[in-house]
Amino acid sequence: MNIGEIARRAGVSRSTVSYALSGKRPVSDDTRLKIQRVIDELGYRPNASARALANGRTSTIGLVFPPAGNHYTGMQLDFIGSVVEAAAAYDYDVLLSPSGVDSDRSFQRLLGERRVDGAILMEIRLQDDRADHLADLDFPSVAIGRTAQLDGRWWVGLDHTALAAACVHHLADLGHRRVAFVNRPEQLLRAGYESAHRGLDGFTKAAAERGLTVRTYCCGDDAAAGQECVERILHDDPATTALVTLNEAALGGLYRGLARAGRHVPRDFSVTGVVANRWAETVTPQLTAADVPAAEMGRLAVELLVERLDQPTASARHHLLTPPISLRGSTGPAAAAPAS
Amino acid sequence: MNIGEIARRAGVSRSTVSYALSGKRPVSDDTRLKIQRVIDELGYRPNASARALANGRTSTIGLVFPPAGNHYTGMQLDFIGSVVEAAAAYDYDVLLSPSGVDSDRSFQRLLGERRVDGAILMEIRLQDDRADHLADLDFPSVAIGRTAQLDGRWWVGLDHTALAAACVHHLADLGHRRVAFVNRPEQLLRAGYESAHRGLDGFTKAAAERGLTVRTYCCGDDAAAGQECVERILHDDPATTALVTLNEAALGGLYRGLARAGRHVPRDFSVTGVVANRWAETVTPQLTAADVPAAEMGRLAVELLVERLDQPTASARHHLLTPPISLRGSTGPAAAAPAS
DNA sequence: CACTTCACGCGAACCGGTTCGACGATGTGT
DNA sequence: ACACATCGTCGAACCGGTTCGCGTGAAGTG
Repeated sequence: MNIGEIARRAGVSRSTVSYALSGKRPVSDDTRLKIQRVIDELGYRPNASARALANGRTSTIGLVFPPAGNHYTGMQLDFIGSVVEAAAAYDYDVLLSPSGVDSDRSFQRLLGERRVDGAILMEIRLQDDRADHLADLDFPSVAIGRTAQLDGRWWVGLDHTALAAACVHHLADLGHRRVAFVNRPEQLLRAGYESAHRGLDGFTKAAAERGLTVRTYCCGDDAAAGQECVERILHDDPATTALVTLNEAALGGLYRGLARAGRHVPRDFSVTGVVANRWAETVTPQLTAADVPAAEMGRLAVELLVERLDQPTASARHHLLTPPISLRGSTGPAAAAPAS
Repeated sequence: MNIGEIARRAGVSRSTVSYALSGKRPVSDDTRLKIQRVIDELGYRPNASARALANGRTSTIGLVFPPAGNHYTGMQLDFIGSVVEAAAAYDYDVLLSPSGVDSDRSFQRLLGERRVDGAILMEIRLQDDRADHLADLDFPSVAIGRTAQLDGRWWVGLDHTALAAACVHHLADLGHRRVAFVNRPEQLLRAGYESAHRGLDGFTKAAAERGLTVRTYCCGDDAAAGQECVERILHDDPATTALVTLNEAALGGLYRGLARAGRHVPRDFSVTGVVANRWAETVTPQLTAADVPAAEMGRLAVELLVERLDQPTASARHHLLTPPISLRGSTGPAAAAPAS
């Protein structure tokens, strides 16, 4: 059931079948119908590899996502789902690539072996060799996040600086004076993860602006680490009355730590941060947070990539998102007189 | 930088380069080295499409996963991650396929266009047309879950019947007599989702065995639905003292509903179920549950599929997993005298 | 020294599509 | 009536690998 077989049964040449399918040259209604009938009858579908080989396009985009060791967070899942869905709408498949331990190997698979037409890079770092490498090769790609070097880059990002700052202002407006920041794991911060860095920056600057006393922490991506982190925070400064977090996976642990320490949220202690809304709504009280629009980001990333693939000469575009803070139940006015 | 270019620069024929790379025929050390040097110098990698076309294998496996409308759960994420990782270890890429609204279209892409060598099917139903279809075609695939029809099928599954029963026995042993079951959404149950059905069966039978009074509920895959479900449960039978759930995404909402109703977990009310451990540990108190070994299942599924691809004549194999219940803090002895 | 054996390398065919140039059968203008 | 453009179709070349059959020179054997 290859194109030759169809041609034979329809009594035409292989090229005619090809043109009938692609429409790149006129074919008489008569023969087109004849061909179509044979195709329907045999359930023929053109072989993707052969097509890719012939016209140089695989109709596949690569999604380079973080290694598993680094636990996945909920927003990543939403993101992957929306990328797959958006890609399907443009007739692209999605190939997952773990940028794992030897990231080079899978990277080479994608690019060197021409498995994909373009790529979406997750978990961007400020200095990101993958992104730099792709830019050098002029390989069509869209980054999720902003590298330090932005010229000519295509990306979809969240304004973590502004979001963290917004959280700070929200807390300061409520009268909080001593606030902690719970970041992603130290290892990621050191590796230069964009969200961790910009979030920290935004937090620090806004806190300085508002004259707050702050401490910043790194926290593992799981509940146990979150709980332990709260213990550290309250040990270091028992007068702390609020925290801001970027760490979705630790959220449940943060709440547990506060409960264990006898702090009631939001009466004695306020919690806010940047978290996908599905997870913000899971905890009790629901988290007042800037909702990460993961699904929208996935969709936008695909749209940018498709645009770039369609017109390779187009100049770089990007989307910087700054979702508003959704008020839920986890923040409240600072307690009048916290325990010394 | 195709194989012809390499051959030319190395002063040999294309076939010799091919054999040097594949090792399927002997090549003298001398020429092998010469070829290798050219390859390293040019950073040559064979084109995946051409290779796939020539030898009929794409080195890609398809992962057919549920549509986004149906919210993703945490275990799905762990699962996807481990599949990608395991596949990489066997030199396979993973192509995501949404079995979405018109599941046929993407399905046709995978199979009809020969984009993948084999497939892993998530979210299996008892009567699953996708699985039946693949079996009819004798297309290499591994299902995550057991269809009703098992002859000759390859699958990796969780023994939801036994797990739900184990939860019931655990609660009965603690003295609970009135227990509720919180299932996946009604729509999924009606669609015939395997886990929802077998879990319900196991729960019902074990409860009958132990002479418990039970009610069963379907619950949407989000926190709000969980909260509302608890309200229904306590309204229908205020004397209920425990629940068993398969619904990971609703877990946070279930806890919230109980807290709102003034039931303290585990003092007044016990909660248990079948949930990935990462999520069981997120709630407070941590959930006593049968931990879904999502990562292990992903790995096993890939191993089975690779085995099947390597020896197409091998007879069907499967893995049925029954993880033990991990005791955490969410279950306790039934209260002596619940409010009437 | 003639004769088999073997290791090594080459050329050609093939996988299943796409695309280009050409060509015969029409239709149009004069 | 003729030249000429147009439409529809065909054959052949090409994409970049893999694989089969064969030829050749060197080594092994009697």
